[in-house]
Amino acid sequence: MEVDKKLVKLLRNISILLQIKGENIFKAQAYAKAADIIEAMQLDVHTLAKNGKLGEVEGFGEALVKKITEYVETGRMSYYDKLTSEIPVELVAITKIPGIGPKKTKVLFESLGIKSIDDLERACIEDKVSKIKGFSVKSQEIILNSIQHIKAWKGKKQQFACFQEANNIFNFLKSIPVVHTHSIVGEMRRYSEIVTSVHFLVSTLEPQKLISYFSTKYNLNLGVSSFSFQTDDEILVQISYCNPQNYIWQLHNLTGSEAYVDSFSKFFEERTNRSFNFYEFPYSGITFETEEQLFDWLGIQYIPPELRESNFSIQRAIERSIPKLIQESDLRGMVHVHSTWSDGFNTIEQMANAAKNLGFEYIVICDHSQTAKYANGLEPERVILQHKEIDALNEKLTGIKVLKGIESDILPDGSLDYKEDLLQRFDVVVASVHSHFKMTKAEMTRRIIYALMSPYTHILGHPTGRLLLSRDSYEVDIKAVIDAAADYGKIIELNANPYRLDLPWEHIVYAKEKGVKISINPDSHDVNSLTDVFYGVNFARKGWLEKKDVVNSLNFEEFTSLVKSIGRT
DNA sequence: GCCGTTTTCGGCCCGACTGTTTTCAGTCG
Repeated sequence: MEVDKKLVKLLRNISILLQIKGENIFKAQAYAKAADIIEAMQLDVHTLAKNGKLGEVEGFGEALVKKITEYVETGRMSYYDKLTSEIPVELVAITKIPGIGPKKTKVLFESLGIKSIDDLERACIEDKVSKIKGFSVKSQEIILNSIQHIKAWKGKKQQFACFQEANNIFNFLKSIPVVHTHSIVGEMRRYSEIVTSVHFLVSTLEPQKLISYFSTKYNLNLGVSSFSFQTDDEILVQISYCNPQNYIWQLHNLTGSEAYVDSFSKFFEERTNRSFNFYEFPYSGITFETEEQLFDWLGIQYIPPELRESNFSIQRAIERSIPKLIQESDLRGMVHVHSTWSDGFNTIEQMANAAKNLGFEYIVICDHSQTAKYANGLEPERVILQHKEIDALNEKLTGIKVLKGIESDILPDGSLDYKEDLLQRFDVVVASVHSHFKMTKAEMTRRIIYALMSPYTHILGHPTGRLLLSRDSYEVDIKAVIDAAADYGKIIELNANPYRLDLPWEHIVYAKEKGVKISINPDSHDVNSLTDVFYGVNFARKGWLEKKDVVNSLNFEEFTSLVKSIGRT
C-alpha cells in the first residue's frame, strides 16, 4: 500500500494549527516530523498500526500512535476535528504567504476575523490590514501581491503530481471496449514542469458510449469533440476524441505547445500548399499508423514530444539536426544526495546501496555545509569524520563507489563555506544559494559568478532557486551566470527534485549552446527519492541534452578525472 | 510530542534578516 497522503496532510495541518494556537513549537514540529518520516520512508501506516508496530518507528511516541491508530480504525481523528473546530483549517493557506507565519496569521484571525485567503484579500483591499499593529501599508501591498501570485497558481500542478492520476485514467480508457486507441497528449506528453490539465486523445467510432462510461464516474463538462472533469485531487482531466482516420494527426496537434503548432501549421501550408486544419488531415485517403510516418510523409525528421515546445524545433527537423536525446539508462552517477550526517533520512551506506540497486556505479554524497545550521550542516570536524566513514565504506562496499562531496552554501559575498585546506579535501563541491534571496539582480549575479570563480567549485546547485508553484526564482541574470560557467569550465546542476526542476529548460538550451556541461542531480534526502533523478532526465530532454552533455553519464573513471581537472589549472 | 536518561523532566533548531519598531518579535532557510 502506498503512503496515505490524506494522513500526511492532516499531520502537517495539525503542526501549523498548533503553531497558530501558540502551542510549544517542538510539540507542533513533532507532527510535521511524523509526516516527513511517513513520506520519506514510504511508511505503510495502516499495516504498522494494525500490527501494533507503529510505536517502533523513531518519531512515533505514545500520543501519535494513539491518534493515528484511531484514524486507521475509524477514518477520523477526534483530536484533529476538535482542533479545526477551534481554528479554521483554511488559515493554513495564509501561513504559506511569504512573510506571514503562524503568529501573524493568529493576529489576522483574532483582530479581523480573517479565516481564508479570500477574507485576507478583501481586508487588504479595504485597507484594514495596514491598520493592525505589526503590519503596514507596505506589507499590505506585499500580501496582496502574493495573493495574486497564489491565485495565478491555482488549478496548476507540478508534473509529478499528475502521473498517478494520468495512469489511472490511462488504464480506465484501456478497459473501455469502444476505445480504439488512446494516448496522453499536451503538457504531460511534453513533460512540461507545470500542468494545467491532464489531456488524453481517444480514437473511437462511438463517442456517445465513451462519454457514458465516464459520466457514471465523474461530473462531466461536455464540449465539441471533447469533455472534461475534475478529479478528487483537483486535477483537471480533458478527454478529446476523434475518428481513427484523424487520430495520428490530432495526436500530433494536441501534443505541441501553441508556439510549436503555430510554426508547424505555417510549415505545413508552405510545404503542401493546402490550408492547415487542426482537427482534420487535409488529404482524404491518406492515413498514418504512427507519428513517425507523418513526419516522414512531410519529409522532415521526427520530433520527440518533449521538443514540441519551442518554435525552432521545426527548423531543426527540416535540417535533420535533432540529436539523439539522453535516456534514463545513460546515467551512471548519482550526484548530490544527502545523508543522516546533515538533514537526510538515510545513512550513506543505505543511500549507496539504493543507488547501486538502481544500476548506478557511483554516488556523490553532498551534505549541507556549516552555515546551513537549520539543516544540521557539517562543521569542519564532522567533515573529517564523514570522510573517514566514506573511506571505510569504500573498503567494504562492492559495485558502487562513494565520492566525498559537499553542498556548500554560497555566502552573501560569494565565498564558499569552508577554508581552502578543507575545500580541497572534497572530490566534488556543489555550490548553492540557500539564504539572502532578496538581493538585487546585479548583486546576486555577482555573488554566484564569484562562487563559480572559486577553484574549488565544480557544480552550481539549483541555479535559479525556483520552487515550482510556490517560490519564484531569485533575481539573477542567469545568462550571465551560464556565460561565466562556460568561461571557468564549471558544471551546472539540473536539480531533478520535482518541486524544482531547476535549471528551467529554456536555459538548459542556452547552456548547451555555450558548451556548459550539466549534471542531473536528484538532491535526495532519502532512498525513495533517488528515482527523482529520472524526472531530471525527462526535463533534460526538453533542453535538447544528449548523453555527451551530461557529466553523470560518464563512468566512474571519466567522471573523477573530469572533476579533478576542473579549477585546478 | 518525542526521546533519553544523570528515571520523570529538560532539551529539541540556530542565527540572521526584515520590517516595524524605537529595542525586538516574527519569519525563514
